Amino acid sequence: MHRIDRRQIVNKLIKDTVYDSVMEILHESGNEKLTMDEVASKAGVSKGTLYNYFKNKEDLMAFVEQQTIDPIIEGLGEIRERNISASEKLKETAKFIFEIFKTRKDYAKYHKEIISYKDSVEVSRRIGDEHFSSIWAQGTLEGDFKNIDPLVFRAVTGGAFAFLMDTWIFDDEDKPDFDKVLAGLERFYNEGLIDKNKEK
Amino acid sequence: MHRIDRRQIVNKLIKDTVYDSVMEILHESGNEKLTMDEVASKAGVSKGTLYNYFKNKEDLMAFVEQQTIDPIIEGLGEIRERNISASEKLKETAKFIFEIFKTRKDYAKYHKEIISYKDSVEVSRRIGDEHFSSIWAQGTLEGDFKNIDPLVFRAVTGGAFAFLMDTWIFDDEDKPDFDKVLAGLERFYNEGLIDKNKEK
Amino acid sequence: MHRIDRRQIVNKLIKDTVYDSVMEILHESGNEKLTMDEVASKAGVSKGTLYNYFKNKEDLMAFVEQQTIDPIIEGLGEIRERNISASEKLKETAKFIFEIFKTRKDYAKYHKEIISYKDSVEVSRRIGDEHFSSIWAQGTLEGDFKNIDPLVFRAVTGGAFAFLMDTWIFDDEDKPDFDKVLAGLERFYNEGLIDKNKEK
Amino acid sequence: MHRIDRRQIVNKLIKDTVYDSVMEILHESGNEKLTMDEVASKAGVSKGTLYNYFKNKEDLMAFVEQQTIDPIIEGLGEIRERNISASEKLKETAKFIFEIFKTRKDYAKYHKEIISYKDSVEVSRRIGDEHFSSIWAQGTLEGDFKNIDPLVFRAVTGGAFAFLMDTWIFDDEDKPDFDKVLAGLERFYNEGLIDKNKEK
DNA sequence: CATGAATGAGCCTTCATTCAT
DNA sequence: AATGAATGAAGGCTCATTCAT
Repeated sequence: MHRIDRRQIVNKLIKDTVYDSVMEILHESGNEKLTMDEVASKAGVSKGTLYNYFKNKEDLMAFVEQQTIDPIIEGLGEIRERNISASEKLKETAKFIFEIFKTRKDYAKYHKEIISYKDSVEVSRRIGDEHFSSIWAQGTLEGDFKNIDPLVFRAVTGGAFAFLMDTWIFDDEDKPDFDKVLAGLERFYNEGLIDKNKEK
Repeated sequence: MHRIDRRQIVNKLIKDTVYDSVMEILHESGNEKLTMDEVASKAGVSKGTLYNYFKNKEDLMAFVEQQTIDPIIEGLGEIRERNISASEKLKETAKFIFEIFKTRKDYAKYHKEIISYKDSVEVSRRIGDEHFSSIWAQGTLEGDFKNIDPLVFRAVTGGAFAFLMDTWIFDDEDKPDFDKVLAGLERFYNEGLIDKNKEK
Repeated sequence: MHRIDRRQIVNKLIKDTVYDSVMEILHESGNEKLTMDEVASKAGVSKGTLYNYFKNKEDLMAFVEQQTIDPIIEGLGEIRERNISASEKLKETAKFIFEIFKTRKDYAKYHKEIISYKDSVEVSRRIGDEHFSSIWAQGTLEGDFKNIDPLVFRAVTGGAFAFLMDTWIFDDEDKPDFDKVLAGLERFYNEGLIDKNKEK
Repeated sequence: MHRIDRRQIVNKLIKDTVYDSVMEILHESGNEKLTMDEVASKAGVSKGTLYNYFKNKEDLMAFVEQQTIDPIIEGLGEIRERNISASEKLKETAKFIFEIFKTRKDYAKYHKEIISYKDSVEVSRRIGDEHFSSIWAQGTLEGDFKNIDPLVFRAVTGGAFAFLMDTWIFDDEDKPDFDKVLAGLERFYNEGLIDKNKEK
């Protein structure tokens, strides 16, 4: 018992340190300096030790990725469980994502830099598919949403959020006005884009 | 005259062959097998010849990327120049992008597989910023659009399109129903998401 | 303690082996065969190991050069510190250089073969400038030398020594008669070249 | 007849151009940019043409070297043929070498940069051995010189000259005072280095 | 003879992974 | 379990030389 507990604690300690080290390296030197040597050195352990805790580099990076997206998945799950309407959940989602951005911009940025586009799409799916699908279902069922194709819903909500995140992540100079964008999105969801009066 | 023509033809021929070879390698073995040796071998030329046509690997990859996105930039530019309303341009844009997807799905897919997420964002910007900015300006000026924040506009149009593309690109099994999605988007742009009657 | 000692010993052992390997290669095949592959193979280690001990080829060659000239610099320094007259130091210098030549001819030869003429001049400077400058100052101050321009002094001493070394290094067949040359130099320094009686 | 003449003229023209091109490249970019490509491009001919006139790179460089040292050999030969005493020839030699330095410093410098130390020694021999040997013989025979070992003579004359050249060649900042050095050398040859009065 | 595209051997360097201690 | 030296496959790039046109 005692031994196993101790071992687990050390295991977690080391893995956390590795996570921090990877992030630090990415912050300081970028993707191409992310070698096992560098990680071991930053983490203050030997390369051999690294290989005792991770099968190989791929395994290590998978851990780092998981560690990065877990809190996001968790946060979104918490929103889904609230007892509020679908449109309110959508608004809360936007706020949460923007909040994540504020507090973890560095992480998000370097995470985006390390993963390939393809992997990133996959991660987006893992993070968002269930969430937006659930909100769409609730909104459609409760009549909160107009009758909308789920893919289109996913695209103009999750896809738009992703775009905004990317814009902010890679535009270091701009301090985004989250409230203004949030209000703009809300208005868009309420009224659409096209002005019918003019159209006529 | 004759000599220069001939040289230009050979130059184009080789560069095209290289382009195809790159795509083929990505298709068969993925990004990590994309070495200069492999490209040369696939293209049926020596490595030295490769370096006669491209300064280095980065240069070669830049060519491949340019080759991939050029027709898109061109097509969008052509749409912008048409004498139609902003909302029609938006619809045409969606159709064009979906069309590109249909005819060049393989290319698009491999392109997404080559580049990092960060580079991909940059490419999206190069492709889309001017285009959507121009449509937003026209729609706003002509009163075709409701008063909408340009960033929100960019996100719910370009961002949504990108999301749809990614969905289709990485979902090999699905035969997407473009018309249905197009109709869904149109309706969304016309009416928004939230059902006011219910809201009240 | 024990570990560090051991590591330092291994480090020295490997570097010495590398040094010997470089010399051997130069001896057998000349400068143009001096590749990292060849050095590693000759030293009985992998190329990777080579790069664990030397940052790059330049670093390795700098080590070899240093290793070659260090004993010379040291020996000359020891001569400068002796409590003898400048002209005796000059004689001791000649003897020391000839001695070095005798015991390390191979090393000197390969060193000359590695470096470019320009680098060689630089090395000569590093080795000799301080030494001959110091002797000149002492001899001039103590009245041991006639009033002589320091550059001329440097040329007819250090320059002449260098010439002799080169002659012997690249003349494999000749067994030089050091004592005779030493006596000749001494006489030259004492009496000059031109016979005044005849001149008249 | 006519054809052969023409061919020889073209041959000389091209070879001269190649010589100039090599010197220009060395002046602009140094040794490591001295590729056959670069030479061909500078000379305004194709690489293939280069190989029509020179068997290979080694052959080309041998030509360049010869071209560089020929005028020196010729100049020294002219001095040897003059009807003057050995000590006067020695002085004339120093003046001639210094003169060469003045007018061809750039050439000398880059020549020193391209050749290896070993080759440089060989060139020095080709240039100087016969010359100094002849002067030594004359001086010894005519009683102009004291009884001096020929190798020592060679070292304190030719070796010293070489040292002075190198000093000036690689010290760009200094404007050498040739006359002062010449006077210093002359005095040295006349009186030697060691002050006997002091010695006693 | 001139051209210059094609060649490919060969070089330096990196880095994930292994394993003896 | 920890260490870190050793490994060697693999990659990008250069450049002297050849040869078809």
